[in-house]
Amino acid sequence: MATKVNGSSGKDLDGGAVTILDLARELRLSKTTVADALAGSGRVSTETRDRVRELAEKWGYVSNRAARSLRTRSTGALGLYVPPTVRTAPFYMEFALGGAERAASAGFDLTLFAQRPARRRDFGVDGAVVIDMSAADELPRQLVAAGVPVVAAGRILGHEGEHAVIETPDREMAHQMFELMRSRGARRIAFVTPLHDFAVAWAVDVSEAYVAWCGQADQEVLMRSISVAATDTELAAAIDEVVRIPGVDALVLAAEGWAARAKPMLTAHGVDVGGSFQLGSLAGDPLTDGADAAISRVDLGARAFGVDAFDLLLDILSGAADRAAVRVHPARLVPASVHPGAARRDD
Amino acid sequence: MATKVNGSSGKDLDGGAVTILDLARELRLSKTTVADALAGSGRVSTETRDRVRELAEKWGYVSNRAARSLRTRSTGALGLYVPPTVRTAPFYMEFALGGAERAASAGFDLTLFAQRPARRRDFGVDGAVVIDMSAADELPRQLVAAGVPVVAAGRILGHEGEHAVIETPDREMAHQMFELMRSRGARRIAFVTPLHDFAVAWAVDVSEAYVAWCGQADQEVLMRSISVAATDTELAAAIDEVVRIPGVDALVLAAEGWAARAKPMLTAHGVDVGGSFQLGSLAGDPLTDGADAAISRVDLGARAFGVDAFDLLLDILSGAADRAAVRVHPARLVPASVHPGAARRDD
DNA sequence: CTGAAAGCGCTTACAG
DNA sequence: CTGAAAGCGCTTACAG
Repeated sequence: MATKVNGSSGKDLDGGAVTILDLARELRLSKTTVADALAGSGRVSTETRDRVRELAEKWGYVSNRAARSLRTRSTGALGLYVPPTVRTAPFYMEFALGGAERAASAGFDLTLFAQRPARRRDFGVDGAVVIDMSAADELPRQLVAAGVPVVAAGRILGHEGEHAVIETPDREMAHQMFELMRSRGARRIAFVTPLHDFAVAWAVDVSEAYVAWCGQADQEVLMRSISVAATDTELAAAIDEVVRIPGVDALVLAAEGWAARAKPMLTAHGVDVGGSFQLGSLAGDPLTDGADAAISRVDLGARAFGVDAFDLLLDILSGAADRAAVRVHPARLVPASVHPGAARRDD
Repeated sequence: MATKVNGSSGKDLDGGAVTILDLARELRLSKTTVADALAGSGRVSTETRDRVRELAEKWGYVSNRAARSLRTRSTGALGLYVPPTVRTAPFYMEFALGGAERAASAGFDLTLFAQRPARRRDFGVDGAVVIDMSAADELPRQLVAAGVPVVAAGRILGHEGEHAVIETPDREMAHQMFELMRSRGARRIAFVTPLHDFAVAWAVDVSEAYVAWCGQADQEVLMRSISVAATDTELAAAIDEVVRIPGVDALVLAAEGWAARAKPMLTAHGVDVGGSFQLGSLAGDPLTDGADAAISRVDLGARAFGVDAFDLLLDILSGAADRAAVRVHPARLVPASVHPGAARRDD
């Protein structure tokens, strides 16, 4: 245990990092006093505090995370789990980054959980957010069992009340979309859902909202279900089917990016998208579906959603919110702009 | 320190998690023996090992991460830093998830570093990957100074040799793109780069490759630079300019997603994209530019790139690779399909 | 094959 | 205002 010297440099030449004990020895103070000076707990005289801080700065002292964590039983990290199937969608990226931002602003790191967590483990986080989890996924349960506070972004079907939840008003937004299209003249609205292999609360909600709206609008249910990770071929097949249904003059696609991908397919069928035919996305962020003004979309505000989810988690950690709190994250409907070209064609 | 009892349940009722000491007391063994049995170091008799493991399983013992980390000076986590400007691009999401996957398969968690790291800190990782860093960013330097092994995905201009590097063959791929277009009849190829505010090695490389190719192909340099986060308005302005240049019959856009967004803009100008006019992307992943077969693209294989980057980092940690190792991650050129529609129009 | 002990670097009662 | 000491839960020489 060589004394840290070599004055000016913060870099230690003997391999070990600078510790509180190193500072204490040099300043002829106790560990306690140095720790207090560093922590800023009022017990220490201003002069001592300044001496300690000066040397700490000079020697490049950084508090050892593991030691602190062992003592305080907190890790300084928050976890995020995104289900494997949808990982690559921009929506989740935005969400994750919003979350990372919020976590960082509170001094926490963000740990991305891997798809298949080891059997039993120390998660190494003070709390976790999970998003769009299927009821079958075991991770939320494991987290709760390990005593980790959990926020589910999108409730987990059949597990309500087991943890906190933050949700977008999915049924309401879907309803608004259908109403918008009808107000713009749509008579028969078809709907494509990822319920096929993505039966999470959001997908169930919007699908049920469609069926409910059909009942209320006295319209036949024209729903197709495809994989949330549908290839162009699969998507095109669904589009083909829809186009063949007589009288369909509007199509709402649930999942992110589907509308933008469907548009050229519709156009290839001679459909006048944005003109006599309306196209909508229920998860249309600015990057994908939003790039095309001919598409009406529900913007779920992915980034802000991530911020809000971690906000809730932080509130739970601070005691400001209940472990089973439920919050709503607002979404907004962005109607397609009725463009001149479309109008002209109607003339 | 209540003895852990209440038999069947792994959940402890007194708040503290099960520790090695709890197991040792129950089994009337020493901490050492229990630890060895758990770790599988050969010193322990099969019988003792089984007894220990059985109880550990039954009581739901999980090794305390902080304590282990404090002793072993390793954290079990790897870090990733993606610059704020480009965070939301699918490319980086894919990269991050490939990385998370590789890290997980080696038993490491993935920590996403926040944009603005605190002044001085314990990064809490055993190694880190940074991607497309500008030379001005301080994080890589801080990591290296803290003794954290670093892999730069895309070298950092002016900091070569300070850490390991993994790169795609950017100049080569750009060159191939221009050659492809010329072989398909292009006479004047314009180029749009994000050098404006994203002067990372990749952007510099492809831009220089364009200029070099122009020299060699005896073509005028027709280059525009816009923000890597260009809005549709900004992108449209650049497209307008390009379209006005006499004789331009091909356009290569460097950044991800630009080509897909540019296509409708070009079409609006009456340009026959995929027919008499060629369009290309130098960062065209399957999700964005790749969705349109009329776009030629360089697929950088983002996910595999992430895997390879963390692979290199793990090799460095295990001593299998040098701290200043340099590797290449392959990319591939995906030519636009010359579609029938285009041919027909030429008739 | 098993145990007693030290120590990783910190925080936190407890004293004075 | 400052100090001596215990202890978080683990790993790792060192003994026997």
